[in-house]
Amino acid sequence: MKRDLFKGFAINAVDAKGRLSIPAGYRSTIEARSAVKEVTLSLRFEPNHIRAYDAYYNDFIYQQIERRFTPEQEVERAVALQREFSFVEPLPYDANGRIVLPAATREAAGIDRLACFLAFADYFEIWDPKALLASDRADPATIFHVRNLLKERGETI
Amino acid sequence: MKRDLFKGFAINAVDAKGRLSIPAGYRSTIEARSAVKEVTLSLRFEPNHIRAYDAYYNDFIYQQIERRFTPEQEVERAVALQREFSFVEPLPYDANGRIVLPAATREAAGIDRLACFLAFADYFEIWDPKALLASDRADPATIFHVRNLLKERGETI
DNA sequence: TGGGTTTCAATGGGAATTTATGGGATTGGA
DNA sequence: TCCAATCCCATAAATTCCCATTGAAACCCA
Repeated sequence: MKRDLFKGFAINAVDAKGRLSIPAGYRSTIEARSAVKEVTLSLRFEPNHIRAYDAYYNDFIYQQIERRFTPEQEVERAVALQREFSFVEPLPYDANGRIVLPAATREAAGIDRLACFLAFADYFEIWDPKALLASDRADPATIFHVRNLLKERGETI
Repeated sequence: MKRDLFKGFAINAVDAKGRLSIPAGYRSTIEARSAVKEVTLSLRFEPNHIRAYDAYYNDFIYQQIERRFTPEQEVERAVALQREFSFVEPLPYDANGRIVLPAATREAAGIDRLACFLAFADYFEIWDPKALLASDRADPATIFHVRNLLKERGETI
């Protein structure tokens, strides 16, 4: 199992059926780390966005929880497991590298016709571009690159 | 994994397709350190230029972040990861040692038809030659060597 | 040491492939 | 039987691959 990391950013379109292409670079990371062509979505709040990762990282999360809590900390352990394993959505992507965004998750994240991908080495995030620009995540580099991607697509900011 | 370092300087041309040869000496450093024929670009501001490195240094950055933050410092860790992994561009180079400079990054760095490479042991930088000469980086040695490279190419400074 | 030869790096152009995306057909479950 | 989800195919643009050329540097051997 290779130690490849998620890198880079992109904006892709969400079509009428709710389909969204996972950037090719992310896909090759996913497929280098495990044979499973699938991403797992986990909705995060304030500011709302989607965290996403592959089978490799999912396994890593489990092992981390196992190590972090002692047998006495059963409640804390259960809370962590519930967050990381209950309210997540495993989505296989098709031959073209697309997933179908679940409507509720998509809506909660404020994603309309465009989705912005950000890499975080172990995992990546999916944002509504405007929500990202309006959030406290918007440092100068973020603003520069996201505005640029929107401009390249002919979107008026 | 050998402990080779980036050394030296060069000016290469950017062609009509935005392609740019990585200097052969840098390439052999990259390939001695990691087997991955790829450079990662990271746009830096004020003065605008490109920082570039290989998989080896990228991994080093990741390990440094891992060591610096505890599991409780998830937010701080995410900020660091976003800076180092989101707004970067991993670019494999072809059999001739060329990458394709992304238009937005190239433009922001002010790079037109020529790109100047400077080595910094662990990583290297890519500048527009004129922007470099005009910057606070322009010490006597820089001015001497960059002017020389431009003269050898028949460029009027 | 010097002249010829070979190798390699940098660059240009065109062909082939991949990516992102749209639309229709098919399946299967309620 | 109808709706929704999935699969399959089409396409245009962008990207990557491949081959050719040039000029410079390294090599070699008398």
